[in-house]
Amino acid sequence: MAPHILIQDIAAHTGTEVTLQGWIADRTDKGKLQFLRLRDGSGVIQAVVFQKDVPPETFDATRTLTQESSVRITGILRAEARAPGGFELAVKSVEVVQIALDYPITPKEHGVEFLMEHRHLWLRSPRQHAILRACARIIKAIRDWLDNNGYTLVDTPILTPAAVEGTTTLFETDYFGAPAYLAQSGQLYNEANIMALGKVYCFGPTFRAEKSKTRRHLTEFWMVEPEWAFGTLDDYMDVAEQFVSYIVQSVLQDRAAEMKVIERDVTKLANIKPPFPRISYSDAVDLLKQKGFPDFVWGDDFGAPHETVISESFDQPVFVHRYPTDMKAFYMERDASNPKVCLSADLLAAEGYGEIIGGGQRSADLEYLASQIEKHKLPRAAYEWYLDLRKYGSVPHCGFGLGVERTVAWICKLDHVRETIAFPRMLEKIYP
RNA sequence: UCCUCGGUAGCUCAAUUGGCAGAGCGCGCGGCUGUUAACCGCGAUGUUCUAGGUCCGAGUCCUAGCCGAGGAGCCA
Repeated sequence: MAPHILIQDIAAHTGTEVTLQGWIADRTDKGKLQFLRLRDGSGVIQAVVFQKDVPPETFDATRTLTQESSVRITGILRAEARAPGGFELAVKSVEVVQIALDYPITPKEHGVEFLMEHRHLWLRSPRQHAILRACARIIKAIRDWLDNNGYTLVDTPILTPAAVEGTTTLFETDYFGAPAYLAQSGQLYNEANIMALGKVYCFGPTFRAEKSKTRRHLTEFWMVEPEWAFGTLDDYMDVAEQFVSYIVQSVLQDRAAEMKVIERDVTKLANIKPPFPRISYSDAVDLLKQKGFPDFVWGDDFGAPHETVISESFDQPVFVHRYPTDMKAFYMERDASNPKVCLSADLLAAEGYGEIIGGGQRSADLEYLASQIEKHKLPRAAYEWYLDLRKYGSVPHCGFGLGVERTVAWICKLDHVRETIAFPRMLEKIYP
């Protein structure tokens, strides 16, 4: 009996008889010969069936195969220059597992609405397959870099009693009769964890109930948040640029084939190496005034067009640091030389993809944090444990959060984050 | 939440001034020994988003609603 192998391993089995199992991506009938394109998740191979080489019942059986029918095919693997990928399976026998009728996604064009309604099937398409493979590699790079650089994974709760930052809209759920909220960040818990472990990260789903309807927003997205004790703003930017560069280079090294499928021009990614340019918020405002936004006022937040102008001024991702204190979360440390700005920084991805990282140095000062909680009208009782961290061995510390889907969208140069995750959750969309 | 555009065959779209509902793909049947979104011939396929209205006549015009896309704000 022929061994069952994966398509990714065909090169090692050239000249031998093997069995492949998977789905029919496409079939072409030439009369006395047929071409099948078989995919099994690990790859795609062309199979060829000659009428003169197989029993009539086998030739008739392959004739019935429709797009996405599931099969086990046994044949001889051989190198074949005319076949896509350079290898071909000369079919000897076919076991039909199931005939698929009227598969909705044909090899022609489809609209976004139709594809999203059939997301559970769309995932089988080459482009979506490639994106998911790239995403998995990005996540592995994230974990590898942090694990190899002394960060301990400590995941933070998803069910939380109160808003972490008190700003964004949260999903409310019922927790034994009391309201609870789906986490929008693990950061405050990270700050507790670093006092035990020094350097930590959490990596999990994050939920925002904002009514955002853009190509950059999901209501459920994945975020990795490193945080460490005794870190400063400059330390954070040093770490983040190493981290992001490692992620990008890992994808270029291990997912070149996928980048080709999605037609990503990787030349710009190849240049992503430290150091990244760093520009203060105030200098960024001056830049905007020169580049088409003469009326931009210091203290305003950047919108999408502003971020695009700033990031397109550099060929690397760019840090914008020292934002106005009032614009950022209550826990950001003030700049000692100018308390109007805080020790925060966002990383704007190259090629106009916008913010992929937000972070900064956290205030270690108990009195200041207490006043900030009051100023932001947050319920002090919910933050007593957080304030404890400033009573018992408070230290300067920093951290950041990287949005996985936006990072994937940038690296893969996608039009919309909905293609970066298998089943995107968006404004008023939760099917399938 | 606001602004703009759209909804016609399974899919992608067309339909002139308001005048017989169309094409390509896919599907069915037939042909073809090297196809790469194959090609050639034949064939079937409609609640024109919904509910009202104007009109001899509405896919087309009017009113309301539903759904989708793009953008804004906010964010990762």
